[in-house]
Amino acid sequence: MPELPEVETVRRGLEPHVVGRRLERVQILDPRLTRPLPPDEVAAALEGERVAKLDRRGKYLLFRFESGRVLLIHLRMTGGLQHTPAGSPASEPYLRAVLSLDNGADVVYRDVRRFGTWILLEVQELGPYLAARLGAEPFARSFTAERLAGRLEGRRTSVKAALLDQRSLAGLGNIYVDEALWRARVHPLRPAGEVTGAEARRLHRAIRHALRLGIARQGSTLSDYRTADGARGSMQDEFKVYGREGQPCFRCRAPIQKTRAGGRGTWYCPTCQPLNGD
DNA sequence: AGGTGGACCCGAACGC
DNA sequence: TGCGTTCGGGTCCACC
Repeated sequence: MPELPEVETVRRGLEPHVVGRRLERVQILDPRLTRPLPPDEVAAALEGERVAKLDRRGKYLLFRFESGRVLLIHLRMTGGLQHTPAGSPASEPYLRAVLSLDNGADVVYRDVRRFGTWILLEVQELGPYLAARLGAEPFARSFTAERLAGRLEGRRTSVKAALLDQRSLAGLGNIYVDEALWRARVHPLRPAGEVTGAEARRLHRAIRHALRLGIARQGSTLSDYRTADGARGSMQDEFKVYGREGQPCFRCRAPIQKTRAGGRGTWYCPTCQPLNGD
């Protein structure tokens, strides 16, 4: 499932193919994608736009056009964008949209579960839209251990649920949050408000480490996710806890346990990540 | 007001 | 083998 590293990998792969290109034809095949706006209306608005920049914020991909408008794409669970060099793409299953570029190449959007969203915003709408939904960007200077601690302070929910809240910081999903908690030696069910300063500093480092490694491995491919050129990521080979129930902890050999936190499947080491903290 | 659980969606995995 | 059921997950929304 695309989290920050997967979205960033798609962005990097797509960037050289789309920046400077004009959208010659846009087909939106799934009306859910642009809800509540009619797909034809959005497609018509996109046609003729020239891509000035391809950005990412949290798990959102931002097509910035020369006109100032911005197409905000969220891949949710199973969305994916792929660059298809000139030549018609075979009508693959789960194809939901096609951006035809002015050099004959296409960018195809596929999404098995149809959770993904495309939102076209005017430039002045972008800031408020993102500000209402997203906290700090994990690799921004402004994301400090102190700022993270401040986001956890006073909260009674579990630290994992708090970290999954995109307003705490932007980009973590169910995989990388478990990996970061393991690395920081913090139990996922620990009340967020009880996380100490030392733990927050470890978490801050661990989050950046986990996300950076994910980007370096081009994301994790469990089933659907692919890079912009169709390759699989390899981060799944580096998981320390995610999906490793019953297997030995790489640090202490204790069997990894599975529980639920924030309504999600959650893996952790019962020895390295004590519920009472350090 | 913060926290929780259901809805959305559909294929895979599971159980009988 | 074949069918019905359960699961999962990012975000939004209703409800407590």
